[in-house]
Amino acid sequence: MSIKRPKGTQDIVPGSVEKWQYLENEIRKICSDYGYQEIRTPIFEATELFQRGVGETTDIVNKEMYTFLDKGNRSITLRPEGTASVCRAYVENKLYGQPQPIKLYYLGPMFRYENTQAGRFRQFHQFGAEVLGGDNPLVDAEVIHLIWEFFRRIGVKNIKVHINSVGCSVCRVEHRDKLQEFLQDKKTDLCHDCQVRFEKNPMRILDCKNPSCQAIVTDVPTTLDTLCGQCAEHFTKVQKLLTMAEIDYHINPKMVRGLDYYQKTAFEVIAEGIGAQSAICGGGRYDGLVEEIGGPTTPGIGFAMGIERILAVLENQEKDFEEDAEGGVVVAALGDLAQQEGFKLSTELRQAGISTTMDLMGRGLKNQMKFANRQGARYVLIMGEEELTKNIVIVRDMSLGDQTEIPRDKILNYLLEKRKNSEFLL
RNA sequence: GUGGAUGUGGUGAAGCGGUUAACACACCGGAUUGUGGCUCCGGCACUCGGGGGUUCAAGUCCCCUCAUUCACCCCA
Repeated sequence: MSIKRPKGTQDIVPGSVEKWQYLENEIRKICSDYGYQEIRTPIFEATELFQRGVGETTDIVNKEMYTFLDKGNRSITLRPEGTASVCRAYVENKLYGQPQPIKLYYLGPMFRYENTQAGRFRQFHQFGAEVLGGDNPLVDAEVIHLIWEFFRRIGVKNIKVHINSVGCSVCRVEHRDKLQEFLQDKKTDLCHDCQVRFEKNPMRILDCKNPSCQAIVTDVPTTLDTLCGQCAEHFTKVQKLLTMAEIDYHINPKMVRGLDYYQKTAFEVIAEGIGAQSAICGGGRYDGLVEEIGGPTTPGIGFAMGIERILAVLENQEKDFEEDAEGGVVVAALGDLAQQEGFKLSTELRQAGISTTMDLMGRGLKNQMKFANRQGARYVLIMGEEELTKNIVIVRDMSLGDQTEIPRDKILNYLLEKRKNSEFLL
């Protein structure tokens, strides 16, 4: 085995792809229920989109982007997240000209150049949704409710919803000043990263995992302490709506998201039992983002959840995914002539929508039976020289273990009749 | 970028200095004429991630390298 898949990528092969399909179906269903429409944007974008959209001070932009120059010397980046692209598309396609808000969802691969570990990949998959053009707290609550309901539907248990408000451009500045003032004389006790953050983005010191930083930060002014009137009112309304919707949320004043664009409401969903990477969903409001990338002033809010991590949670909880519907037909033909006839019969059955497999390995009858058994076939149609001359086919019912001879031209009807009565074939 | 763990057939794994590298599962084939799920038999690693070294002798010891994996930072 010489060529292997790149680090941090995965092959999703039969046996696990069914779980992905299950989630994808549930995602499309819930989005439809909540009135979201799908949007598909490019997998790669101009690097500048993410630099401006995600933010220059973020880890994503600083060290995690897959960036390269294309043959036209343009700097291209494989998308590390979805929100910036959706906002770009909103502007580029002038969706602001349609009745607001615009509710969009996406589902697909994202790329970040990181060291891998449990729950962290270089190519991973996100389901995300964005609401653009609505600044009402109702929107925040509806988005969070969609997430809550989604996890309820697919059976994710023991999750925690953390919410916070990080303020707007006005109160953020005030918070920044107070925070720097508070930390000024403790600065040298902060970890190296936080000393850098102190200048660039002091808010992120709040959720530093370093124990010594956490100690320092215990009584620090949080964003909640400095919210302006508007932001405070917004946050109160969101909480009220979440309470009314019976969503079990926790206010976490120290939760600060790592992406620069968040304003006001921010939230995260945490699950346990899947290793160190326990955030299965994250999001928030980003009222300045559309403007930042050149569009009209537009409020926005959205979230993204990691498909791999959700699957990890479900597997950890030992969720029963539906078994493959077994059934279908295997055509067991013996000899050249019978194979030709079997090929023709297979085609007829398939055209009628009956799932049909034929031995393609030239196995003997015994091994074709074994094969059919492992396939979980419901019927085996046996055709050899003898049946050919008698113009019949042996139909063997694999679950009952008995068989009958059916005239060649009655086979299709016979199987269709069986299907009508018991619904096992696809 | 940093630290730990691991690398033997398709998979799970024995072997820890000495003739032909266990075993299980999977896979392929067979067990009197063309019939599955049980049973039995046979086949399936000139080779132990790669390279170098020590030794009479290395999968087994040492070094390097690569890969995988977990963890830190951060996040989905």
